[in-house]
Amino acid sequence: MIRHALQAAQAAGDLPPFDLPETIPVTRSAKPELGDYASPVAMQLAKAARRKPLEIAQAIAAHVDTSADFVQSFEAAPPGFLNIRLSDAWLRAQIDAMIAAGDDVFALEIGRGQKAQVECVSANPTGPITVGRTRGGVIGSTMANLLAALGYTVEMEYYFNNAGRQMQLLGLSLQARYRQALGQPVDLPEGGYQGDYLVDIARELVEQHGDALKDESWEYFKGQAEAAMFRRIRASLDRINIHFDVFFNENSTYEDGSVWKVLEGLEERGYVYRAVNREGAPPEEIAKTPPDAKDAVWFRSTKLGDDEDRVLVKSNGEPTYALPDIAYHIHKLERGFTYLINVLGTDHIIEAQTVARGLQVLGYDPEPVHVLLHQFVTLVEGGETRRMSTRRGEYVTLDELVEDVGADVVRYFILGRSPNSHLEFDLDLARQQANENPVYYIQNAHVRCAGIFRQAEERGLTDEGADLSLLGERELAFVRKLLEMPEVMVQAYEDLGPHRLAFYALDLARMFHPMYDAVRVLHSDVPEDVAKARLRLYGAARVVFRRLLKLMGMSALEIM
RNA sequence: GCCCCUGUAGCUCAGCGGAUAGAGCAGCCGCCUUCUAAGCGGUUGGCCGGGGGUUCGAUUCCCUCCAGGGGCGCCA
Repeated sequence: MIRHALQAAQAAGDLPPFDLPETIPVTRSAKPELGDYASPVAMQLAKAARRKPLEIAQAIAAHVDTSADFVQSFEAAPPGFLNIRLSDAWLRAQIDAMIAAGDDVFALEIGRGQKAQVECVSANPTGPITVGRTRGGVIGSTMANLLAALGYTVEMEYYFNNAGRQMQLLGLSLQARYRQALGQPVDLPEGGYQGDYLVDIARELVEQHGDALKDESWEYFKGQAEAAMFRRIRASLDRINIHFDVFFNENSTYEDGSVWKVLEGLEERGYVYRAVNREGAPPEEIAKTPPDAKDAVWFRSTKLGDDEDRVLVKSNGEPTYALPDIAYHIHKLERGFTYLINVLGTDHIIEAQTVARGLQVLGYDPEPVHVLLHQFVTLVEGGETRRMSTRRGEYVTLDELVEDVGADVVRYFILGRSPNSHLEFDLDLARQQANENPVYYIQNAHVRCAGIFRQAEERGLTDEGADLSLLGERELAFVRKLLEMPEVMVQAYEDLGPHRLAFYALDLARMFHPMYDAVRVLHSDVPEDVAKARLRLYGAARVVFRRLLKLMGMSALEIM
């Protein structure tokens, strides 16, 4: 619209000729009384046009075509902004549109016909899900919900590894716990898993099998431990609405040989060498390596901007995580996903970079792979932080947290912070079921909408035949706020920031509650026609709150 | 050593290139006879960590310094 006006103004000689910018910036207006949208183009063009910004803005405003039904006004304002106001009639029409869309309100078409995948959590089954891993799961599942709302067909995937020393240790630890459960005086292996969950699993095994397993190998116990852990992990995640479609075992990249194909591919392209130490290793690093050390296989990632080369195959012949992870990502790309999100803690940043470089070398376009890194979580209680370690058995599990504060609170507290900020989970605040706690504030907005409809039904009031022109300025201001939601969704998608939904929800609730207080439906002074119009407005509010809560994986309660 | 994150109201945090920087909590003053007060109204409170730069314009981008937090294995 502005572009056309610029061209028209130039054609009419009101503006001198100059190149138009590729995109015309238009943003939400900072001050609602000035308009709904604003564009600062005129100020950017001042130099090229050699005119004062305000004059340019006025020239644009004079030539703009305001016949579109959604535009009320289009004005130039000092120092050079163009302010655009939406028409009331159009806003009112959106109320009906939102209600008609219902649970699909603000469904977008960005990802239509495309497959997306979100990988998150991906903890090996050596223990219960902890609060730290939960953050990735909440972020990932929210992004998955969002992608679905944008039209993508979405899969949630969990990548795990059930080989290696840690799993062996888990098997040995369960074996020891089983024998202890039989009354044998056995110690846990050195560095073994001390958590009580293995004691529970051991007891279950005794209940089912008695002492029949006393001579089984650690491999057998590893299998038992793995199966039991996955049952628990899935159940824990289910409680906070994190559901996986696929559990991908790293081992399958060995079974189909793709791990070795990756290595061959990298080698053919000259990115691999064998040596005891990486090239360019400093003397102190070389000094630390034992004299009898064998060669490892190195990835020459420095050729791609890395600051040191990375090990692909250890000197004992086993690959590190990098090779299977590259193979796994190739597998993902070949499954036809055009948009992939990999939710990782920041400690995995090197891993993500190595994978991206590996893909690049092998001729795959890493562009569809989006890495969403998040910082760590600490729990704060009574002003003190609680440190966690899975191996030492010191941690707060997701289950404990959910029992303590509830699933919705867990999700919202995690979502309410930008992924790349450290999250201090304040248990004292989370436990409060009061106004300080934003979760209840937001949910109460939905509850209140539901309450109005419940009461209206009892009194025989419906919104049938509502005349929305009876709504006032305050109500239309709220409609404007509702209509921001798709913009928030797109922004959350583009910058991988699901926290934007959480903040928007809180913002919307803060606008809702004062209105609820002032704009009554069932009140003796409210004429029936006004009541009908307002009831319909609350219908739209209910639909939007419900959609928001569902996107965040929270429950939309009818009654608190 | 290298890398990441964070310094915005007393506290917890939004805003991350645009018009006079926003919320909540805490503080103070009020509001329950009609949709649950888990609510509402009012009010106090900011050299946007310091210093340079880029820009018509910087809380927002770049550099640097200061202060906190966290990562960085031939573990995954």
